[in-house]
Amino acid sequence: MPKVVDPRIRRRELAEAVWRVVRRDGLEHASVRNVAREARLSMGSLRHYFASQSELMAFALRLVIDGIEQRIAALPSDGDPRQRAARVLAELLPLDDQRRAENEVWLAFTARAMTDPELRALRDEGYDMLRAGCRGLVAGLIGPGRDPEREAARLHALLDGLAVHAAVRPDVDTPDALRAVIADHLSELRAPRTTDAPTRS
Amino acid sequence: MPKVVDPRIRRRELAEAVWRVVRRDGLEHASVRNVAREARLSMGSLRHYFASQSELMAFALRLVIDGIEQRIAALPSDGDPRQRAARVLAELLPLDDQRRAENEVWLAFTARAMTDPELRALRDEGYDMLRAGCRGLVAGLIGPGRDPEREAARLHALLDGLAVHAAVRPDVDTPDALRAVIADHLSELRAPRTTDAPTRS
DNA sequence: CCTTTTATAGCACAGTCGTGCTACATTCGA
DNA sequence: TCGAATGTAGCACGACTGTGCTATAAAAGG
Repeated sequence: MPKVVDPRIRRRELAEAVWRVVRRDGLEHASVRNVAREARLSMGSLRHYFASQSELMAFALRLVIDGIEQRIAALPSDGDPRQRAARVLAELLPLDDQRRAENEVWLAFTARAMTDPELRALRDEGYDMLRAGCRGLVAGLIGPGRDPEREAARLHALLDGLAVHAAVRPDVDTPDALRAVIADHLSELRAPRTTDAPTRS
Repeated sequence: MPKVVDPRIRRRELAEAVWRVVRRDGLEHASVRNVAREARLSMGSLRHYFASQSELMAFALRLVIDGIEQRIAALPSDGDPRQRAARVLAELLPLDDQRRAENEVWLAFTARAMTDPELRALRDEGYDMLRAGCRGLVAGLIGPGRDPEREAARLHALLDGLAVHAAVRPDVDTPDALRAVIADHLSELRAPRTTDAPTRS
């Protein structure tokens, strides 16, 4: 007695089952069997929607990327670049449960992509998207004398570092702490570049 | 015909075999069989040195942490905090092959530690060590009006973010790019805090 | 020289894995 | 109404896994 359901919904349900297993047990336990059990489906049924495990994994990661992209795109883009930057970054940092989950799944897949070519392509896509976003934010913010590309790299690294820290030590790097660090950084970007008094020995 | 070797050397060799397998094939392929083969030993022989796989993994991670700690401790600590900071951070960033390797292994284990309590303890140790180090560096550098704890968190996040980026996109985030970003950041830390002209709507 | 310890090797067991395959029920199109 | 398509389930195969166990050879200690 198969229930009739839009296959897109089933595929999303299975991707969400992947996310839950990855968060709870780790990516190494996200086997076809475990994911099917998590989604309350049989293995055979899962394989009706995904021909292989790697296809399932790629889809699960794809949904994460698309979700983030859409949430950013849906943000109101009023004129003030300062406020827009604050909003975008707040959307990117793992400040609430949903984004904490997204972030942890993303980190797990990022690590695996180091040795998995298929996932690497997706990871690079997300990475480039984020870098481009940082470039856009920085362009509207930086003070005189600052190198836009370098500041984009710095903001991007800060963002990813904070995301890792939020996942690793949520008790130390709390949402408020993340917000404070990012706010400071944005303020600073508006100041002119502080040229160095080089201490050479 | 067992060769006679200091067991400590064998254990280190096995740990290094773990590192190589992790970098080449991923942590999920670091099985006792694969690691034993990489070290040109039999499974039985490996298990003579490590009673279980988790013991082997914990040891492999422990060696990474100890290595980093020792290299930092061995740094000359001359008086100038600016130069010391530059040296410490250059030692921490994945700027050469050895540190690239260390970094990739560290990232793989960091990801797994999200769901493995034994590895988590080690990871947290490394994390706290790094945060404490950032606190020390920041203390000798920051300009007036800056919150030391927040700047330590910022430097730490920047450092970890750059490390991730160096692993993910070595072609974009090259050693020179990492150095430039860190140098900029250190210069900026010496400037007084730029108070915000808040744009409230 | 003989015994004990250490280092090495290899096998066997039980479990999990991905995937190919078959079977069956439901829904749909003609 | 009746085939075709679709959704669901489950089994079987071969491969890989961690670990317990035994065997053997070399070294160490008396």
